[in-house]
Amino acid sequence: MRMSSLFLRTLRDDPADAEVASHQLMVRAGLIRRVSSGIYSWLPMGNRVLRNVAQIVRDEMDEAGAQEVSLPIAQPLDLWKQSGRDEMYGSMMFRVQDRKENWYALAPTAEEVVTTLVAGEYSSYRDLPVNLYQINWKYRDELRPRFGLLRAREFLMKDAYSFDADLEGLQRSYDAMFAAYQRVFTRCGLTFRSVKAQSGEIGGDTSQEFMAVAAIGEDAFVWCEQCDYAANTEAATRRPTPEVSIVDPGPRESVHTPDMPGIDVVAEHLGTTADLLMKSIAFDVDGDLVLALVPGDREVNEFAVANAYAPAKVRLYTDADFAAHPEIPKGYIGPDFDGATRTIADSSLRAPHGWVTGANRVDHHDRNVMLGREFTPTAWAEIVVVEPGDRCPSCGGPLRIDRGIEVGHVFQLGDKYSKALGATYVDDSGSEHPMVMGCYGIGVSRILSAIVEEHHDDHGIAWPASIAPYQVHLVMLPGRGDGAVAVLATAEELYAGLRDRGVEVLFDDRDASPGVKFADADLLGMPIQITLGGKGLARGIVERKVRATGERDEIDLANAVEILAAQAAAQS
RNA sequence: CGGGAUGUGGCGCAGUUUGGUUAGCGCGCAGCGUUCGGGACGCUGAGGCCCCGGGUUCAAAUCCCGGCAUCCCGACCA
Repeated sequence: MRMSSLFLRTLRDDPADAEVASHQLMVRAGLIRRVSSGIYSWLPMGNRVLRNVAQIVRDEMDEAGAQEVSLPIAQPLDLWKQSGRDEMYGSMMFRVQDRKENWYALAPTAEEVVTTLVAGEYSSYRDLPVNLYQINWKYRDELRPRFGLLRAREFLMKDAYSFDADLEGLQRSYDAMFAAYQRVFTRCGLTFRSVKAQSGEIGGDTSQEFMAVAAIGEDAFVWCEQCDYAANTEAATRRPTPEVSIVDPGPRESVHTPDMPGIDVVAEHLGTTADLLMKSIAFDVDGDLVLALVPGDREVNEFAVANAYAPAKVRLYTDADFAAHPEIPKGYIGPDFDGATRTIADSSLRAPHGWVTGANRVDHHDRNVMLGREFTPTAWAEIVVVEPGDRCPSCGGPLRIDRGIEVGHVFQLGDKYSKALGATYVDDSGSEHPMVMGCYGIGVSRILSAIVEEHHDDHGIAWPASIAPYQVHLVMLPGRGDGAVAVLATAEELYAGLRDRGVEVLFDDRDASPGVKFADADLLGMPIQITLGGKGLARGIVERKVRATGERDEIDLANAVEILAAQAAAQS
């Protein structure tokens, strides 16, 4: 493509409405332009990258045995009422009316449509399994769109839906998608982790998120430096503390601790540190008072407590609960409080020393509270919120916490939609069952944000070759001297030669100053930059720069087409 | 939805506090000339419902009221 006729205008200044690097750069490099909050026009350069990412997704989906379809964006709202998700999505859905005043939803996702489709076509176990996917625009009226493409109201998403006869089949479909996702994100050049998502409320359903590691990511997640363990902060856990022999700390004694809000103040008053204190956190478990015991320097993970008592209803005590139970000394509960029916302790409380705990009466704490003497938990579990440096539950390595951009998720749905929308099959004995579904999403347009976040520097974008809009950026510097005509002619030859070899080339044939051309080349970020000027031509060479590393060398003009074609083929 | 900020040629901004000629600057755009290896320079020029509506005033980009839009923090969220 000749830049002289490319529909592109790069910007020198960051746009006022962009905060994060990926958003700023995508606008400055002329990939996208904002039309409305969270809604963008895609200019040629951006559209090429989007297409390239979509193609990688398409390759891998096809390879994994999924079949591409295209489902409607305008979906009758009745379908959403049938599944009950009309209310669930609420104002998150864009709704439009036709001329007869029937309501439609602009697709935020497509479970309803695809399930109905499959229900209408397939009805036998012989038909299954089947996996359908599409790459299509989705609409969600986010409360707060942000960071350009990262959380947009209109976005390109790949959504796949698998239909199996049973759970074993679902597991196979799920595993195939999981593997395909790893290949997709690897090919896109992303540093990512698959993260176990919290799966408490919907029974046995399994769900994993793919997080591209990025400081601006909206979600924090825990991961192990040594193995592939990763989980979101709610689901994360740590290696249990082994049992130790307890040392008698001496007799329990009570200390007056009035007007001391917070663990740290109490610890200081007692000349100790927060990690030697014990917190007793009150939970309501199906109406019973249950205490969760954790060290004073740690937070209790409510989800972990809830999991431990599932399927019972578990919730943290509120101010209202304490108001209703004045006999519970809020802030001074000890692990042996009479009113508690059960206690669940984090395993890190298996320490040899005695603890400082609430004294079960207001304004008092007790010292030398000993495990096995003053208190014996009814259950042990890992119930603290994981912090950096904690030990990995699977390998014992150090855990880290980073932020990530959720670029994909895989989910074992079960029969929720197949039951609601009548997607059933008959088995070989003639009895009818709901199909077992999985759904699998990839945020195609969001991936661009993640890629730019990871692959940029002060000068601009540095596209991974796999998704770059062009492989080679050819900068022509003819100057005005006697050699100008020769440079021009040689550059044209080079351009034509590369194109003949199937190399995607962005040819800067503009009548612009060298500085402008170099700056644009760095901003636009093609993997290989080639500069042809009068001096190089005289010596029979062109200069080559690898955008990502800044490495430069010279290559023989006579073999340039050959070398570059080989390089482009090798890296894309 | 709560808190904060912003809205002025295509883009980035100044001017608003203290109302007063013809609303400025940089980039970009057009023309001419010089220049030509890391965002060159000079001259000339085009381009503005100063977000919208109402009000105050002799006079409003500027003050007041109402609305809309955009961004940030939070809440929310497949």
